[in-house]
Amino acid sequence: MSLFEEKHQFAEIILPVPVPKTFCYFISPAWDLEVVVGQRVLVEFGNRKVYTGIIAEIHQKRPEEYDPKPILELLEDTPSVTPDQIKLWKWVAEYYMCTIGDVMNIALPSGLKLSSQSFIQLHPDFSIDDNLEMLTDREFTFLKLLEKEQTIPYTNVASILELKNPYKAVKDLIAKQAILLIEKIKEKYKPKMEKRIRLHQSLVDNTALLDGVFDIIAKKAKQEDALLKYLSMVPVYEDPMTNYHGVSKSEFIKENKPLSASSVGTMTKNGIFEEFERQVPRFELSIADKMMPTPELSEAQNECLQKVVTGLNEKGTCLLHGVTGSGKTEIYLQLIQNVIENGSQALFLIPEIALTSQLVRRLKVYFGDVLGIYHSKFSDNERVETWKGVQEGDYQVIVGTRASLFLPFSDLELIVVDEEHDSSYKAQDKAPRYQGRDVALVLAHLHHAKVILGSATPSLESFYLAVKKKYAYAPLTERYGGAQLPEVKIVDIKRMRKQRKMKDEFSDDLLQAVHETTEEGYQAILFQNRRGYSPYVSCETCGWVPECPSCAVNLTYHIYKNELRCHYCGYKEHVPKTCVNCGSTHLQTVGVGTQKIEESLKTYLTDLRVGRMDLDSTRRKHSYEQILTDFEQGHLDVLVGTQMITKGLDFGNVRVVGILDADRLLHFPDFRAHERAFQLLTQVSGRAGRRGKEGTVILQTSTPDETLFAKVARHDYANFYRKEIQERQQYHYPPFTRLIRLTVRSEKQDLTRESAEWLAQRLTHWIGANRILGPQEPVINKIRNYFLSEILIKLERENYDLKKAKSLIQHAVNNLREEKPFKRVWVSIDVDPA
DNA sequence: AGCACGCCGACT
DNA sequence: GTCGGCGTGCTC
Repeated sequence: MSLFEEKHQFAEIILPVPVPKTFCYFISPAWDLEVVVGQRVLVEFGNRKVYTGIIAEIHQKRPEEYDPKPILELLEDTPSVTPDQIKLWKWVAEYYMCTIGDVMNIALPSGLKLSSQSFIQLHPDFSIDDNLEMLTDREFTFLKLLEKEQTIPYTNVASILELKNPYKAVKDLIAKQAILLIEKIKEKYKPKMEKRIRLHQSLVDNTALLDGVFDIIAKKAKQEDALLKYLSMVPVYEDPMTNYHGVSKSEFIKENKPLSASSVGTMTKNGIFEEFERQVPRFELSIADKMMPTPELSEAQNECLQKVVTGLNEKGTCLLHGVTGSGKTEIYLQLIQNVIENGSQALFLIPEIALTSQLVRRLKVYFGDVLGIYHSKFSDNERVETWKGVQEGDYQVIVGTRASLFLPFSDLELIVVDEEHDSSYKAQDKAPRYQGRDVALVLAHLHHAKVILGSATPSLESFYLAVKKKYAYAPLTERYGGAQLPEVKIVDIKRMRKQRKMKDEFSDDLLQAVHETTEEGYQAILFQNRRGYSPYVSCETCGWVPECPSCAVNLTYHIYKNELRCHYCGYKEHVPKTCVNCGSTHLQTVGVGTQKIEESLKTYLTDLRVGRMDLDSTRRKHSYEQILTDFEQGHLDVLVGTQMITKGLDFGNVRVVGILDADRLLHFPDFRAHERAFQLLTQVSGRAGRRGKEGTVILQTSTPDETLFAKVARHDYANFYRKEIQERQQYHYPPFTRLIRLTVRSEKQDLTRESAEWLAQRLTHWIGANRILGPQEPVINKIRNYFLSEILIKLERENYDLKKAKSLIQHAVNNLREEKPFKRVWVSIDVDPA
């Protein structure tokens, strides 16, 4: 090798595809000095598709078995993704058993992921009419259409030709040299631009010319007016530099009402004004003087804050266990404020649904423009903007859902995980199925940052680690402003029914409490964890119940469109007039959902203004906010809702909370059912009696002796924990073990069962029978026409090689799919299932 | 994932 | 025979 011979460079590239590896590409020597890890690049992958990839590694090892393709383009000078982020991606992919491409897909906003789309174009040298003899009728029609349309997306070809698979037809036309296949790359992120106007530069350089302009337009009142208005807004004579930024065109026209857009247009055409564009942020900037210092802490809060600070220094992670309404947020604010003053970054994580404008507005007041927001409801463009804001250091504080863990932080000092017990921190439906709270700990570790886990009802996992002294623990036992915890009354609905003290679903106690408190001008919340009008309908004569054609569930009755709906796949149908089974016309609704509660409450307390908050009433983008605002401002007396109403809402005027059917929460076939019930009941109770006034909770149940309810009533987390943790230990459940759940699905029930059994058997061999549970069909064993079966793997937390177990599980799953009969079976893997 | 190739049944 | 459906395997 000669002294001057350079070694070629290659890059390992992460691509947004579910293939469990990175791909090696060749780096053109011209870019040797420019390529950096984390950079976005454009590469061809497969036969023609072009993707955005992320450079994960740069090396000089030329692959032996294949010739790498070149990187087509570097998309930026400074990398979008930091080395720490790549480490985090790799950790998530490995721990949650998915591909790094899956992680990239959710981590990188799609505005930063360009990909190509294939288009069909008429070949420039091809004449349709000269080649009629070689074309079929269908080809002729298609080409004529193509001639008119110029280009047609490849994906539309199938429907145009009415073919399921357009490949062959397209290939034939290419062979006849009639068409070309081209790739277009669509840039997804578009900065928001604003049209502005300013005086033409020549008039500013030479004010004599400007004086002249007045003479020219002297008789044109509108134009003269416009020029004067402009000069009153921008003092060009006094300070020529001010002209540079000009004014927003639309505002200029809007604020000067008699002014028409056309006179401005004319003046632009005549070279008096000039138009230009400027990039503007999508997020409204807050006004600096509205900013407030973070609130004063009460004595209890201060004491707790000190414990948190000491705890964070000692252990790095602190569990902040504060009863509902104790004012945990103020403590977070204080700590975040310190981070800002240190010039570092803080991340404030909240559960999916809790990101209300209520919270955001509150935070904006304290943090102003250094606060960025990140949320799954954001548009692509908004996400890119927040991403860039973090990257460029504009935002020191991010408030967002679990997805914001993947933002390009450079100097993270603190992560707050608010409502850490909330199950929406766990990603469920698609890979990576990550637990946001746990990823927060890993992210913090990468940055040597601290983590606060906050909750009134900590998850067993977190509390256990606090007990084990792995986390520091800071309790906050009193409510802010001296309010008492609500009094919880347990009402036995069976007995009430016997004594005729029930009106439909409401006990007299509950109706009376709601009536009294609303009379006094306070508000009430009713909690029924079931949406729709009634969970099913049934034929009075023969007992027939309508079911979903694609899922193993009954259809829920929704009163507004008189529809039956499946809550699993979204299927809808009109309520049949007669029973499909026996023809009877007597169909009755059975069971109670939020809609029925809403309706029936109005019949007993006729004057009340009742609102409802559930998935159905909040589907539209701003309806969620609307309902909350209405309630907050007192336009509603009662809010009926599902568990949605438990999340992070703070209403000062609520005195009564009614829990209509507490039993249902306990009857889930899941080892976490009690934990979830305790959390939900405590959280919903906690909405009552904030800010000074004591509240009342009416908990209706048919099993009033259930000890869990007594613990909720006494606000007794400690005893709840003691009993629950003991059961977890006895039955080997988390936090004493680690669970991995495999879900097998296929279109045939037998196939699902057989493949699940095959898999379970192999796992039993490899991992040990005592660690494998199932296969078992879940209660809902068919969703969207796929039959399901589950295998649960329980692994010891200590003295056990987790990595090895995961690799065996992955192998077993791969092996299953290699078996002929099981080719059409899908297995999804969920590590630490919720 | 997205795409090409190849096998196989149902039509001219 | 050929067309179009669908299963299978690969992508640097």
